[in-house]
Amino acid sequence: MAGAATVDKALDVLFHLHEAGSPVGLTEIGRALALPKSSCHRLLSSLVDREVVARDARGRYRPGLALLSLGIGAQRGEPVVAAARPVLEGEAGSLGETVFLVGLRHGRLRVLDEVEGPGFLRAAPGVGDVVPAEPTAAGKLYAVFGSSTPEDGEAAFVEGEAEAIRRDGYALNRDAWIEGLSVLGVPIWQGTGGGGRELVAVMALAAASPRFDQLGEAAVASRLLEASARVGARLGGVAEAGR
Amino acid sequence: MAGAATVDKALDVLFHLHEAGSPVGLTEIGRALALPKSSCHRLLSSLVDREVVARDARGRYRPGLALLSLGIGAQRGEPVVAAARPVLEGEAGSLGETVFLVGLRHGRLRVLDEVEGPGFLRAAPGVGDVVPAEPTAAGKLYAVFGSSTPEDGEAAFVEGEAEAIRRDGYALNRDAWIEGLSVLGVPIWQGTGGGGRELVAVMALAAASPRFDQLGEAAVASRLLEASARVGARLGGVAEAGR
DNA sequence: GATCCTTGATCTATATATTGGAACAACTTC
DNA sequence: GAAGTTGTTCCAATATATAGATCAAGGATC
Repeated sequence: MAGAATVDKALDVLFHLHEAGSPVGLTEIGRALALPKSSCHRLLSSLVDREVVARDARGRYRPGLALLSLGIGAQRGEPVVAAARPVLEGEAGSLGETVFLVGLRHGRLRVLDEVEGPGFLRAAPGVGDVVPAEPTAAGKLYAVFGSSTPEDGEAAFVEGEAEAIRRDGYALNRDAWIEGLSVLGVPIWQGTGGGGRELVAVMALAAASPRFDQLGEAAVASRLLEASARVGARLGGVAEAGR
Repeated sequence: MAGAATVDKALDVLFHLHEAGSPVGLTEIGRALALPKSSCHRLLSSLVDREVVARDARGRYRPGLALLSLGIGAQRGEPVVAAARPVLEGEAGSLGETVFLVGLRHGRLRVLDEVEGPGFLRAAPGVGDVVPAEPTAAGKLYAVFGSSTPEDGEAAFVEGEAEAIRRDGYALNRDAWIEGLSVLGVPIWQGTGGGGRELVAVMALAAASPRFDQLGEAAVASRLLEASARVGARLGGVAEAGR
């Protein structure tokens, strides 16, 4: 559990600013994190120098735009994102709804990418957000197919659901996560060769439930399974797991 | 110039991983930054704990996905991004080319947002990237209209260009920045009321030069100027400068 | 417009955390 | 199977962060 205490505090400050959502003053940061003003001030100077933290016109602090560059870079470092992007765009465009790419990283399910369809539903979870394991299709798929599972909760199944997911190869979630929203997720496999396969991410389509019924469960499932196979083919090679 | 030396080193490591572009081992990081392995190791543990840094299957380090969440949050914290997004989407869609939003932040021009048109040119600078002041339309606009200017170079003008930009309200860049690429940029103003106005960002359209000629300079300029006015109207209120 | 109060920035002795070499262990490579 | 990597852990010396108080600046209030 060794670590750099000063770096931990700097990260505390940074994540505090992120979670606050709006600019925060020095005194308030110190109060919230139980740090002396002078310590906060010094930590923040280092962060501001690199534009990891920015200041508004009133001098209050907020996350800086260097993080945007770093974050996009981190996303680019995920091979599955590059492989899935054109496929996500294609499906979102032709199905007209939002398509997500969700991966298990660092023990949590995170939205790796997302393409919004022309539909009106602005995505509830955004790119980079963590989604819960419990009532989600991604959580179910990792529970059934994953070599490791999310640490933030066990996926709960109704009678025979796990078997159905294993048999059909997709998971469905109606109104359980977000009221009125249906999500259908399929696994993305890497390394379908002889050496076994590994679940590297989940592709999921989200739509308002009436619209989902209009498209039809079977039709969406077969489209997404076919799309997932294309992503897997683009991945090829050896799986590179995120721990 | 005070700062937390430990935090500076941690940021050195983080930015080094970002610039490397591919996963890097501990020993190599230490060599590149002239840091002892043990120090690197401790700094990295703290970063990995928060998923600011991730590790690949071989144990090498790379930027982590927590940065994606932080970066998107930082972008959301920019009022001009929220105001401009729908307008960018509209222009990119109807003109069929890529539209950028570039702002002067921390002394540098940074791509705040970007919407790609159906065109084939995958954007050369991506969201979050820093663009140079010198041969770019954004640099010229800040030099002419900005209350502060980029620190990484002076914009150079040809005979009468600055006056033309001031008169017409837009800047044009043909093949100067990237060969074969034409960029037309317009200022986005905030606070058009009595208390003066402030340049908060630049909206720019980029297209392959033949395609740009097909659209026509005058037509693109008038469209973008009108679009910029809409963004300014959506902003309203008091300017919130990024220092 | 003057005063008060809150905030942000700066300074210094003390205590703490970082340092960095070296030894150990786990791989990969030859 | 051996040798050279690389990643991890340990510990005493010391440089560094700490945290309280002070100073300066801005905003609010009357």
